[in-house]
Amino acid sequence: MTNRPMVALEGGGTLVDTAYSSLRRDIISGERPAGERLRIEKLKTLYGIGPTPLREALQKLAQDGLVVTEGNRGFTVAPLDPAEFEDLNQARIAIEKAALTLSIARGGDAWEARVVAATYLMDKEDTALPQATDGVPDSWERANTEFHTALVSACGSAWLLRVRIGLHDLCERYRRASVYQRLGSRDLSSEHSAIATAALARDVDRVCALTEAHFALTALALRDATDLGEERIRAER
Amino acid sequence: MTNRPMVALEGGGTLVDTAYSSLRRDIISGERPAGERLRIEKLKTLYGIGPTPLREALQKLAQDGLVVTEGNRGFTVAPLDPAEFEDLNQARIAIEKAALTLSIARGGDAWEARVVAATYLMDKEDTALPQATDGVPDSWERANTEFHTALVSACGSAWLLRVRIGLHDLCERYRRASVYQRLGSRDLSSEHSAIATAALARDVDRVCALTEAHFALTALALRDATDLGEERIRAER
DNA sequence: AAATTTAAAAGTGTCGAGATAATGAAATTA
DNA sequence: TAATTTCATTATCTCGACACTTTTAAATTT
Repeated sequence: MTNRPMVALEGGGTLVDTAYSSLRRDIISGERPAGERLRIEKLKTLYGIGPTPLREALQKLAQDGLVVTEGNRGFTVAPLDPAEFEDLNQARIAIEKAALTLSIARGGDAWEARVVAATYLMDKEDTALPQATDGVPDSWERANTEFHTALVSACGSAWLLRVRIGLHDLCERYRRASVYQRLGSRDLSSEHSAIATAALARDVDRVCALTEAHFALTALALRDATDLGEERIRAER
Repeated sequence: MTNRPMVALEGGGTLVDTAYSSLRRDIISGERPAGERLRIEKLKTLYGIGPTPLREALQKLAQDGLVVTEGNRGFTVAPLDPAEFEDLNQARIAIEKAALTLSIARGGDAWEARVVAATYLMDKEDTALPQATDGVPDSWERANTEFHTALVSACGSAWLLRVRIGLHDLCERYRRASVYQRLGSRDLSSEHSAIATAALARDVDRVCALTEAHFALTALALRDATDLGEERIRAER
């Protein structure tokens, strides 16, 4: 009845949180390209946030691996290194398989239902994808995220899922940076439904194998697109 | 030949780094117990570091999961929740198994040699452990860390190893908080050598099973020690 | 005793100044 | 001329003080 905090309309609670999520979003999306120097003064005007919350947010991002901070040379957006992407992708696949294994072993009716629902929506987006004019639509991205999230949702470990998200976002930046995303040449609908079918059949090995191939294909396509933003940002003054 | 940066002798580079590692060490060791309020003013005098680097370090630790920061209520050491430990342990075991699988598949002569060396030292410590008077000696801890690290060292993904370390440190805090560590009642020497033998024989399934049991036993012992520092720190003024 | 109001405490964010380190340019030396 | 050293500029880092907000505790009222 009294004056409540009015709810955070947008940006959550503290300025550190808003700075963190804004920067995170912009770095992953590529709006803040790899190698860019993140000078506090510039960010201050860009995001309308003071230096203290900005520094704290940058330190958090450094912990995530999205920002690097070397000695007394300020902050920069983490570089995009093909070798690191291989590394990252291996870790991601390993964790995805572990989560899938646990989830399939433990998932109950609710899990099955969620998987079925996600697969249904995914299939709709997959079949509509070839008609898409400009790039991959946002709705497809959301369906894809939910599809894979649903599969691992019953793994039973919030920490495993948290780690999974972290690596996913790191990979996401690489994916976004890749100019040539020829998803069109793949039969995503088949790939996804095969995974879902195997999951509901509790065929762990098959799900893992299919998922690994699924991820590896994306990685391969990205690898072939030789440069992923080789426009090194050097002069910045 | 010219004047190199002289190397960071101790304390690393910035004060943020020293604050981060100091706090991290103290939180994991239990010197800063779970639930303790981390007031900047107090930490300032404790560590002799100003408020700015302290806040940044605390934000990094919050990202690690060792510190929680809720709304505008400052920082506190993350609570020790038995349920979270289960969760954490599951994630840790899953990642350890994934890393082991990759490492065993890829390890070469150098890896085998490292495993053999680590096993040799581990065995020495394991047999000497029962004679230890006060708790687990530091040398045993080091040998144990190197033993398990050696096994996964050839997994090929620095990120997987990084994640592994993070979860390990989180679990470490739970382990340290447990009063009753009855390692004495276990035949660690046998457990370790069995793992090493299976690893060198490239028997992935066996290594994973043994390692899982190995970890699960520690978790079980910790779980039985009902309270892991239930002395809730409440009044703090 | 319960609830509201009031006051104190703690946390967050801004600003500006000073210390330290890194970068780049000029000057010296080989 | 090339390489090294010296110097000046710049930027980052750190501190402390102050304003503002939220939380927490106490006091008052009902």
